[in-house]
Amino acid sequence: MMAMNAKQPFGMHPVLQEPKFSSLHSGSEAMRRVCLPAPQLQGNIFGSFDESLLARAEALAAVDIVSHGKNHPFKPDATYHTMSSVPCTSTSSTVPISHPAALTSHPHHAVHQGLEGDLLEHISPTLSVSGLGAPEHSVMPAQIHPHHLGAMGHLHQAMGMSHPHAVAPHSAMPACLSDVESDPRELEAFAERFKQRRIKLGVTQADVGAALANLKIPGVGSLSQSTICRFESLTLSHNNMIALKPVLQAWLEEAEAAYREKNSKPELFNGSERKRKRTSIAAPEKRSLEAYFAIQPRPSSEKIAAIAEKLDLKKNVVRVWFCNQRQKQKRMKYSAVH
DNA sequence: ATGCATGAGGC
DNA sequence: CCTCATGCATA
Repeated sequence: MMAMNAKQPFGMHPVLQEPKFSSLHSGSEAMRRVCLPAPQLQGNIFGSFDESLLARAEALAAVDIVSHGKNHPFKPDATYHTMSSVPCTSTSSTVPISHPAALTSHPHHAVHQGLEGDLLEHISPTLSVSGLGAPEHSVMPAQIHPHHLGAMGHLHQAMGMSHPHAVAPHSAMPACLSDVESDPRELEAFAERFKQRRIKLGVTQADVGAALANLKIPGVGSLSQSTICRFESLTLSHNNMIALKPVLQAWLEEAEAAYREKNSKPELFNGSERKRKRTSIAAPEKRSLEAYFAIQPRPSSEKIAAIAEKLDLKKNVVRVWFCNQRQKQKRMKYSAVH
């Protein structure tokens, strides 16, 4: 058996053989530092944040548990769904973080004395003294908004859909190009329609993902349940949504056609093999990380190491956490825009 | 549905 | 080392 549909941890790179999308996410660095809280009121604009800031962050995070609990307006993840459900079982409610404002607007506050005992002890002298004199947290200029980047090249050409640039900014879209408008509302609408019709077909998100490979579209392989789910709930990046839409649309059409004439559907496959382990970051650590993140979303390697040591986590875990956090911050959030 | 992880591609 | 798309594992 070839197991062409068995997903293995390695050796599987669905859509990556194409010439690649070029200017898509390249010049992005500039706009990345979007939500910097600019903690410079602390007076420490020079040496990047130091122990006091870190300590404060952590203290605040800790204080959150004892005094306020969760009453901040800011939810770090699982956020933008307008109509979505997210029942808030336990995970979502256990992440009371202190947002930027809390940290930056009380320069004088002396955090609770009872806690700072252990919390305020700073990370390590090296952090503030050694070589991180980078003025990295200087206030960020305004952000540029890449609202209209080109859509994913590979998927597009694969679909035979539109042109390599296929994109319409926001408002002034004449809608005369195909149907690939990157109009947020369009996407939202499609995502919802897609979900409903998918359910009507009695197909699961996982099924859709697997079935995608059967479309035999060059450059398009299968997708996971996760991705389908994220598409439906608009929790992908704008670009990603746009790239996926044509593919899913194609599937939908085919599936409905097949449904009409008979009833043949995706095949299932068997899984086997190993299990990847997922580290679970405990709530207190997570709170600290969130507090750090509010101060500095892009900590240097050294800082990451310091944080990792303090929280007793592997450095890589911390690094990845920050990466994921940044990514989350950037997901579709049109709800707010219109 | 979502948290943590991987890997390609880019600077 | 980052971003971005994506996935496995899991709550």
